[in-house]
Amino acid sequence: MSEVERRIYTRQWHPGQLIPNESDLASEFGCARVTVNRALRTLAEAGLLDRRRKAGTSVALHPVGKATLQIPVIRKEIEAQDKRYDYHLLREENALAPAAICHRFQAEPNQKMRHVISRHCADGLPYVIEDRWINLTALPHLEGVSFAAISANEWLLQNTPFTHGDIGFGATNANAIEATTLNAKKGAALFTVERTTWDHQTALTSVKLLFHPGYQMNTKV
Amino acid sequence: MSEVERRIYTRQWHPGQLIPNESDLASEFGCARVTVNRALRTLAEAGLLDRRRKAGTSVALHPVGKATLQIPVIRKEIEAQDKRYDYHLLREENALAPAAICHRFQAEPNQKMRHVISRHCADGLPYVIEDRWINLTALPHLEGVSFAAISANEWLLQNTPFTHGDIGFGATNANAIEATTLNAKKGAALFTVERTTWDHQTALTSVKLLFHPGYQMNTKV
DNA sequence: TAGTGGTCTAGACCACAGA
DNA sequence: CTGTGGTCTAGACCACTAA
Repeated sequence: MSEVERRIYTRQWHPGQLIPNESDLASEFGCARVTVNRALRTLAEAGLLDRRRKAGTSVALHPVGKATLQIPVIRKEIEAQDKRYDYHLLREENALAPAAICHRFQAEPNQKMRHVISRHCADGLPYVIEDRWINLTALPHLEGVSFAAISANEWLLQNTPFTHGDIGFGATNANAIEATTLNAKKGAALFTVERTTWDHQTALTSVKLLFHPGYQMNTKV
Repeated sequence: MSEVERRIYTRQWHPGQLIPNESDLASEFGCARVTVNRALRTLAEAGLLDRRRKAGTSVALHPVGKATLQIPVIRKEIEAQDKRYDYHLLREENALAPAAICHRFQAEPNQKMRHVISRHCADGLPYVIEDRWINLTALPHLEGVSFAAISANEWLLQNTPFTHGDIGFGATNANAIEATTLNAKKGAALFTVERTTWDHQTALTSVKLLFHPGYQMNTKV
């Protein structure tokens, strides 16, 4: 059924062009409309088509604008490279969150939160710093939990249901502490991931990952 | 039909647990098996379920491991922020590609390629450097094309069909030239995107984007 | 309001991978 | 071999939205 895909790819149908409706395609291909629907829906999810009721289906103007990428458990990511995984808890405290964090959580200032800083290593080399704030108002049962043995990253993924998350990718120059922790030079460019996880309207946790210099995150389209 | 989702979310079904097969769920919910199939397939695509023939369907161990992110035309991205878009071609030449590029293209050394360096600005401020190599063997009609007026980024997306791409995200310290071009300090941490696009087995083009300091790429899960 | 995609049904056969 | 998901059909009704 990917004859449609071939037509898009060979530019038999051009970007922006309206293609026949589902019923016509179904009779052309001699199959049920549901089948056409499923094929076109798949292509639309892949970003190759734009579909709107009444207006019809057209070839996307900017073919492929999507990539799906993995947000793995860090331990798994390291072990997938056949490297030894080590985890070090660097700091763990209940504290009043700074204004910036409260703002990101869309919460009142001076919330009591759990602040956990840790480091993950691959074959003994620093891999990433995990700097996390956890909303104790939303997750009160976490007040006494220690992340000395298992990383907050992994514990939360396994035990805390969430509905959605925001992710931001960027770069930052390592400050003195970060440089020391990652065994890098001060000022080195670090790839960063900031992620806030939500349960409906409530922010659960926000994490900043600072990767070692040279780290690259790969994906495919 | 997202009763299933609710059960996963409330941990009524635990991560790793096998859930009933499609026929049983269909009779439980009083709907057709195809309907159950579609619902479960959607959840599996979202990463909440693992499905295998004969083995059955189970709740994913690491709920949500995927994010879809946009790879936009840079002009669109800037205009979406209500900022003025400017494009400057900095350098354009046909040259023998360095070994590293040929290797990334999985091509013989010393291929003749088109090398284009340009800068995109938002409201007059440098936004990103686009450093691109184009495989003239695969796209010979491009030999005479100039990207003085339209960016290679946009021209290629609109005119060159491709089947897939590799993407890598990382960070790098700005060298002297990059710093000048981006109006940044030397050594500043730059967020980078490297992308190679393919037509089946043939690499078409490879681009390195160097974003201005402070740039963040956002997405949701 | 009319045309489009969105979704559902009941039943069927197929392809694959565990046991 | 057998149970599971994968896919298909023919027909129906619904929901949205552009005209």
